[in-house]
Amino acid sequence: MWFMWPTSVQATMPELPEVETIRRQIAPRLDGALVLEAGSHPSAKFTPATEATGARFTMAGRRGKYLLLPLDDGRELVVHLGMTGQLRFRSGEPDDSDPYLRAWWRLTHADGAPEVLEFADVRRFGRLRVVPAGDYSSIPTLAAAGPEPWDPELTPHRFWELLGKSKRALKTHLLSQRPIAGVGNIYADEALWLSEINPKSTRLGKERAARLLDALRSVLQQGIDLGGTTLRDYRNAEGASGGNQHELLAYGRGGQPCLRCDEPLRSAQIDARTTTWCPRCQAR
DNA sequence: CCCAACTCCTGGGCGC
DNA sequence: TGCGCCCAGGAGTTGG
Repeated sequence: MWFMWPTSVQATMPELPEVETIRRQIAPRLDGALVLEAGSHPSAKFTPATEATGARFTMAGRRGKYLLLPLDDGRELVVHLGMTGQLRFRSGEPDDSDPYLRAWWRLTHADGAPEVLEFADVRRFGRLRVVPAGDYSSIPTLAAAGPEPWDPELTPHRFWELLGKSKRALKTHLLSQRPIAGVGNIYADEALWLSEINPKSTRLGKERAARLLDALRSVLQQGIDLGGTTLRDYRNAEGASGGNQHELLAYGRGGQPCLRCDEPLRSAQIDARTTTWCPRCQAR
């Protein structure tokens, strides 16, 4: 294969485009399915899976990086994929041979077809929770998440206001999910590069905030259109890789020339996360 | 309320 | 070849 994986990259964290890709795939198949039985790994991160037993799934939603799987009894199964979480359907029995299977739900559809929804997660950074529908008070990051990127109320001015509330580095602020929901390390670096904004900035003017919002929407939309970014672990609900890894302009390119100005891109840790940017185009 | 530091996990890259 | 060190990362938790 001609594509060289950045050696520093260990895994792909599912961000908004990856989660949205999975949501679109599982939603029609899950809608109306009755949970006959469920099981999980003993960790408290996964045991809530069994609380869905006896309920029927309705149409899957998403908020940021969280999958929202509403049940027909006024509750909701919230799924976070963490770093390596994968959802998939299987006919027949749960796959006992997979050591990384963390939860499963045996389903039956209105037409009587049996099926299993499986949640596999090598590193166990994912987690599951059953909550009263729409009540995210027990999931603080979700409860405090900023607007969805395409929320019509997220105007450039509103985004500028949301950014203004922190004096932390912009990169850290974006990853907190509070100014906008669903952005992780990859799409943050891509959007900052695209909008030519330094990741360590602490205050943005209105014009740069507007540019950053445009860039975020652009990179997230491209990610969705290409079915997500697969560096190693990410697979969609059908087991397929995404295509956005071939389009990355900044993430994972530390030391390589900037595609705008040829200056070598810099990499450094910001808030314990690798960040790559162009010291010339993205100067402070 | 806010934030920094710590924690959770494991495969695989790498040095020796 | 094989062993063992250590990194990557989102978000929950804890403590200030």
